[in-house]
Amino acid sequence: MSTLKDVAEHAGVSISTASRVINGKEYVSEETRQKVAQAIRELDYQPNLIAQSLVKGRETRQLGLLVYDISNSYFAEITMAFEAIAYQHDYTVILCNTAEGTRTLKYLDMFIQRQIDGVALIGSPLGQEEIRRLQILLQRGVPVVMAREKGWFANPLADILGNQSGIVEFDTVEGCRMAIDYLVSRGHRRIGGLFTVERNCLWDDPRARGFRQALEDNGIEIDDNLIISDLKTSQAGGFLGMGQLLQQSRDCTAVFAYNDVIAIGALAQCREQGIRVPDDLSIVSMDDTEDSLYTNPPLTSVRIPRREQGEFMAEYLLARIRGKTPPSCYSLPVYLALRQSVGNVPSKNVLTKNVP
Amino acid sequence: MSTLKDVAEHAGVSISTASRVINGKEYVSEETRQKVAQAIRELDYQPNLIAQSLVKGRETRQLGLLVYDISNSYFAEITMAFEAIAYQHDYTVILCNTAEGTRTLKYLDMFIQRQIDGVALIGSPLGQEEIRRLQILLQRGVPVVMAREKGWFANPLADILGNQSGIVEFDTVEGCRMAIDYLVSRGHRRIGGLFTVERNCLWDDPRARGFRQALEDNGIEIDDNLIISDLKTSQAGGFLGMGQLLQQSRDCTAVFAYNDVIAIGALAQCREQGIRVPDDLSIVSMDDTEDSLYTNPPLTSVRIPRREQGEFMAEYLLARIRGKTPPSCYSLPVYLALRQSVGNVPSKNVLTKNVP
DNA sequence: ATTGGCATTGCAAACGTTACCAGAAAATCC
DNA sequence: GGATTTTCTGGTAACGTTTGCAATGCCAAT
Repeated sequence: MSTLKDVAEHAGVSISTASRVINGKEYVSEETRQKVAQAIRELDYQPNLIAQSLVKGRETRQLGLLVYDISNSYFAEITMAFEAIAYQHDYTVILCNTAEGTRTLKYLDMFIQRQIDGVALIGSPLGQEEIRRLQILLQRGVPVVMAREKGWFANPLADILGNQSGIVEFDTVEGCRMAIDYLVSRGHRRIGGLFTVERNCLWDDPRARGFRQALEDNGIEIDDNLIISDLKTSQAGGFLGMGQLLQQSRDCTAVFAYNDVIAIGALAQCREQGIRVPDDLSIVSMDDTEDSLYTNPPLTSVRIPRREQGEFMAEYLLARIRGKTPPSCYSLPVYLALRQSVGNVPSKNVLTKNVP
Repeated sequence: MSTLKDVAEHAGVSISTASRVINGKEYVSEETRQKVAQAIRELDYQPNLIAQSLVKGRETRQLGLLVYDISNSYFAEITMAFEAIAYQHDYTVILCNTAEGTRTLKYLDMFIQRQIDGVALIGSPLGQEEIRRLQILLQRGVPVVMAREKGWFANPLADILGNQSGIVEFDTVEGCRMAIDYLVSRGHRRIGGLFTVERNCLWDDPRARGFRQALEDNGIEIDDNLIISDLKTSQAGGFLGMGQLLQQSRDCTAVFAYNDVIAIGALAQCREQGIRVPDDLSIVSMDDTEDSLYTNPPLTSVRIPRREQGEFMAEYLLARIRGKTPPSCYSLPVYLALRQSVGNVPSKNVLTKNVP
């Protein structure tokens, strides 16, 4: 494992000169440049990035990515886009899956210790201590960027880190409005909701708030029986949630699902119970992952620009690292992808017929 | 941003002593230990891992993970399991998405430069140059582990790196046999195959070879019209592939899909054409991702132990790093998850009736 | 011939840490 | 009480780079 010293000796020059050749600096004669290049080739020399980082101060060319759950294709797509941009700029991504909760703090400490160049947060919940670590990072000049849904009622993070860190957001409330308005335009008024959020902070969640607000704006009052919360974010969660909804209330004609995985589970439950979608029941969802194109029927879903989100997050960090001042907030547009899971409200409610 | 020197000065001790406290070494009096601990707290000191790595030689506590496509939940689940084990042992994962091909080489160089402690490969194709880099890594004592499907006809990688590197594999050929045997047991004999592999090296692929061999062993001869290759690995690929198959041959009663995404696309095509699964046509698939439980109908699929695979890969690397000698090959069992996408062969073939 | 400027090179100090070695102080033994 | 061990502490050399500064040699201009 050869070092710069070996290269220098092999080429018969000093270490400094060899270093200059490697970094393509000026003031090296063509002749010695050749000699050194030769030595590098012969010795299979690769510079030691660890040593480089040490002497250059912070410049490890590493970005930390905290993501809630990579096995969820929603996060995976953001991650992939983020990584692609980092790669293009010769940066490396440290992947941190935070799902289990207590991991975030340890990861942030690790970022500090590793002298990381930038931090991106996607969907990882943050507590008091975590925020303190982020502040330390920011204070040291390490840029931080986070994915966010617009419309959080109270967002301690944004309040505290606000303008120091970058935000890439999309307007979830608006997305929900589109979905609900569409259902209403097809005649639905008894609309259920399947949420993964905890019951007691349900209305903090922008998707839930968007759901509620859009209903109210359409003059539809909220019926607690139509709202299912605390679901696990998985197809199984959606399956169980839909079952619960059908048990609590057989007269709803449409369902708003928190995201595509939930919707897929809900579809499976409908099939199980012989409920035809969209003839008997309509479903709208959020995320518009590729899966939603291939369900039966394909899902009408609010499209969230995941790839763009990942890309902007990486680009924000890289711009900040370069000393530029990118916009502190990117708002990305959402829209409703119309497919076959929504139909007109059935003339007579078919669900009730299934009641024993 | 405080250093060890700051801590030492603040505590009124030497750098060496401060270092000893941090690393929990013996021969430090309780009194000074307290003083240093105090200083660490007051200064928010975090050790610089870059400097530590430099002085300790290779010990960066970083693992490199080359993965073909994280947005595919198959890979994502392996990745997640790998990362979880790494986290438990205080190792960090550098995520590298190689899909686009030429990225692998650059990533391997980066691994060398970053003095990484171990490398894991999942599904990334390797060329001549890439193998050379892997050899350099192995020669430097950096362990390498790869996910593999048993049954590659010729595997240059295994031949070259063979016993130096670790392998975590499962018996795909056996999995295919299970799937085909099951179809045959339900009376099917005209069985189509949807493959993502290129036509001219189709039989190098273990899944294709398993398919073929199992058919032959059941005394069924291969019909080229029933074999679709060169599909894109996506639901769209499966959708198009199924369309092509139905066009080429209307008398097949069952289909073997390369993996779940392909199967999901195929299901969508069937729905499009009014073909009922499993009444008119049966489908078996491989991977058994969570999605396969929630399709309509749920897919019968060969279960591949993804989580275990990711975990064993990480554990192999960590064991090697610790100087132990773990088994050089882990063979994981596969089995067939029976669900509703397979039925008995229809008494009269319904597909033919659709021909104009 | 002397000077000034410029291209080219090497020396040595840093970056933040660990680890070896040598003292000093304290504790133990005969 | 002296010799020997044990516990504690500080100095210093590494690790592999980059970089500012000084030194060299060469050429043209005075």
